[in-house]
Amino acid sequence: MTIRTLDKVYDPRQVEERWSRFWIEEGLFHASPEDPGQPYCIVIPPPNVTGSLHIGHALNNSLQDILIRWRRMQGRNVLWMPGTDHAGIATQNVVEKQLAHEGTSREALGRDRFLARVWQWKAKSGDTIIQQLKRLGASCDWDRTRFTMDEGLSRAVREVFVRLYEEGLIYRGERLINWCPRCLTALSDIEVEREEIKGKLYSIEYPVVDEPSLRLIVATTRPETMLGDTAVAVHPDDDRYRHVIGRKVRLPLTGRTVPIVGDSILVDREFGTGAVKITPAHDFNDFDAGERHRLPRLPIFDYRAHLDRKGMQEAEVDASVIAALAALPVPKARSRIELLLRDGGFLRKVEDHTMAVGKCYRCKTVVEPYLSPQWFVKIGPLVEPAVKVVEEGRIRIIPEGWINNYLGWMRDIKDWCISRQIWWGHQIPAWYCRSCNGEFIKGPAPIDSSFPGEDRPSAPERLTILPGAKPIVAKEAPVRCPDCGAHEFLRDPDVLDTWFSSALWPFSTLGWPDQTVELKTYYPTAALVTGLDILFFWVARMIMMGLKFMGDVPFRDVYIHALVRDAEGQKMSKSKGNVIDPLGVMDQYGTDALRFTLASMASPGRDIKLAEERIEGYRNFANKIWNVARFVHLNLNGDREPCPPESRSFADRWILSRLNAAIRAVSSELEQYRFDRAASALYQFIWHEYCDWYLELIKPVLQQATTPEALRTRETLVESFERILRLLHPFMPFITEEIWQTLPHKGTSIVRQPYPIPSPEWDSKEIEEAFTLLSKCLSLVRTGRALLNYAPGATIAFFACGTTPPEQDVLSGLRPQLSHLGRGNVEVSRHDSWPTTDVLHLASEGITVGVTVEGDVDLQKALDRIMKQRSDTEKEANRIEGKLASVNFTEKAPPDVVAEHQDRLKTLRRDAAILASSETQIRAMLGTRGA
RNA sequence: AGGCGGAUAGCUCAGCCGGGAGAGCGCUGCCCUUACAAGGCAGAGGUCACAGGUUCGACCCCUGUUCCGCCUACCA
Repeated sequence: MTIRTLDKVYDPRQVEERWSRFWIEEGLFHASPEDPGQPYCIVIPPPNVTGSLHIGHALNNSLQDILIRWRRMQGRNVLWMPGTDHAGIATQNVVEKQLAHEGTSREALGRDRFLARVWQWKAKSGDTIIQQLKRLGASCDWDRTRFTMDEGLSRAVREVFVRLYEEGLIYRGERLINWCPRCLTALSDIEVEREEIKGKLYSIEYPVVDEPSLRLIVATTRPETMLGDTAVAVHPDDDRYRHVIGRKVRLPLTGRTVPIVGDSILVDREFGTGAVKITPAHDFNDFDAGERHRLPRLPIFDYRAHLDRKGMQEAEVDASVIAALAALPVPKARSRIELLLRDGGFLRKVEDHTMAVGKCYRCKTVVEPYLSPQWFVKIGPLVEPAVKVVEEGRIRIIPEGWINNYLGWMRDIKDWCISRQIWWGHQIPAWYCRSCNGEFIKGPAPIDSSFPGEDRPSAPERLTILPGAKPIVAKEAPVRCPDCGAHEFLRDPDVLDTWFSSALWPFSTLGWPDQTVELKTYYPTAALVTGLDILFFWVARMIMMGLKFMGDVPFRDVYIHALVRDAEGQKMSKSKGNVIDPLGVMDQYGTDALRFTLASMASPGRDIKLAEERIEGYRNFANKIWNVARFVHLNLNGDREPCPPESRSFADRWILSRLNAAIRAVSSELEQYRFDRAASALYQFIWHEYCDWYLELIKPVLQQATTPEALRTRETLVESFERILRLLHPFMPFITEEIWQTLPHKGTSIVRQPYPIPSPEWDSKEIEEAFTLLSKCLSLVRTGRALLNYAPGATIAFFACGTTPPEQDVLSGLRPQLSHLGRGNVEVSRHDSWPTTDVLHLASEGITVGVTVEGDVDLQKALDRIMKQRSDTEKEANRIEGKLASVNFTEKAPPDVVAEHQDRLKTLRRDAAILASSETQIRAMLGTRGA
């Protein structure tokens, strides 16, 4: 295959799939513990099986793949462990939607058939995202792909659960938890999203018993909960209320009276009226207050967050009120109860009020605090070590700014509610002996008919294990009850929070609880790459579990990258229609372009606003490289010969020195996870140094097919380009492989080639300085050319003058390059003064160039330009002169800084003088021409 | 309410240890020069959010203010 015959335009579509397949077929991503090299392992943040590759995945996995390919090329024993997450609630929702579409439901199917259905769905479409990751070029060891509900990982889950339970770190209890009335399951604290909404603040009057003229006014945003109030709290030091503490109030709309208690924690004297109603069954703070004052809990909502007839009866709500409210969902109940209170004369006032409500992170339904028996992880003992490893730097968090976020969150952490009332997931390994626990087991309940107005075909089958039941927690189902010898058991119907199994991911994927050689080799993993959104969901818990069960950190570095937003900075969401589909981008611009874009925008501490123009720019970059390859191919056939650095040409030595610099920059930026700066270094070097300068400089040389210089330059060209491909490969794997394969090479793939390291013998400060001089001169030449706008075919002569002798020597040596790139007959003079034939002199940075032209030139244009340039130069010179004149500056600034300013002033003054002389000459010529 | 981050060219963003304001895109002009017009060259464009302070010197360090974003939170 040769590139020469191919099109001028790089077509990623003809390239990517081929190499993707090749890499996998050749086993190039496969890792083995026996392989040489220091282990380097990253575990992938497992995408949901329901998922399809979105732009966030694309970013996350592009960055990981850059690290992985880079380290692999460095010769490390690299394992990128892939897999997917069963994503309990999300996946169950997907399949439930399908069922609803078919006119059935999970309840109708029953648990076993429903689960079979989910597995079936997973088998069919569960590897969609894996295929998409492969398309992205992700160089995971795909043979090792894991799933959080694999047998092995499930074993790890049971092992961890049982051990934590036996240590008393997992317990079951009836607590107030966040409950999603749509998903009908508990949620952990962090699965609840807060949202500010405009609500109302209702002030309600509670008459004091035996003194009806005295009424306590309580303020609430949720009047419907007042039916479940079991106390009213005031601040114990509040003079307004001190005397009523210990008395009672009559609860409106009910037959109950409730005590007035003093509570300094709950009550803020400044807020509202200073009196607070307490509803322990429906509010987290009130729950705690209820504990403090030993108040009863009266739930008045059912699990659908509808007003519950039975609950209200137990709360002694007036029969007429029950009739009016039963089975109403919360918002309706709220407006209804407002009317009832108003009719009863209890409603003092209603004000606007903004408040925060919690919403289910999966379905955005408003969550309710709900009293129910759940499983919890006692998090306190696990937190301590997880805080310590970050504080001590055994785990680095990058960027460091997030460390405080992490530590702050860990300090406030509450026990983790791990049970979910869904079916898809790891069922909790707890069983209950039927005969011992008969009275504590309710259900499976018949379909509950007490909810008129149901919008679902049937209420779910619910097996309820009451808090008093005694579980048998074991890795396998028990056969005989240790207490009574009975053989009949009911398994706890709940499943574990998805994040429970994710927390074990760094070691469960490596084979734990078995002590595998993989585990020994690759744990602790090197780095974790993730977005901020799952720092707490996932990262913190992996650290806790890793320390607990492996006795070591799960990873050494945590790199937290930004969120991808659209060009307007909006969060991408399907509902807003502003989603950039990475697959579409890959189709249109190529995977390499997408990857490079994402890498180049991954600056720390700033969200990524992805604009399509940027991707287009990097698509062009890929094309640029493609065309370099075509150029290199033109020079592949000639003889080439190896040669030491000092025998190479100026351009060759310069580019090799610059290549060293680029290699150093890319490597050091990658060490620091500065993907953006690494990408920028590559772009800058390849496009603006290698292409714009080096390739242009060597063209005249290469035209002489057989000279020794041409042979050596050819050698340098091919050699340097091959190195560039390797340098770029982690960022743009496809195009680099495609081209690399067409160059002379050893080995099957660039994937396993060594990553370039700098060769100190190429470093040359002198050459780089000479190049700087050349580029300054050329820049002046080109500027002059552009502003003179001389006729095509006109000859033009350049004289360099006023530079120091060594610089003149350098310039004389570079005369061929100056002529070629300046597109004119360049002569470098050693004159100390300007030939009178000069049309104009240009000056910049102490370099001066005189230009003589033949043919028509736009003198007026040249004059305007030079006038402006002189004015700018003088302005700058005056500024520096003023600074130098300042006594403070010359006395207090470091001497080298002062000297630098003095040099600069001298240079500027000379530049200004030269420009002034040009100006005079042009004026004279204009005068002649005009006359 | 607290914490964190941001504010630099028309747009998106770099800017390291305080010392001459940068890139990409867009815009203007010239050029299809034998790798690339998805290209080359040359330009225009900036009160570095605002106000103080430290310093010989501030985009950079300190204080305060405004606006934007995010995270956390029990103010009913």
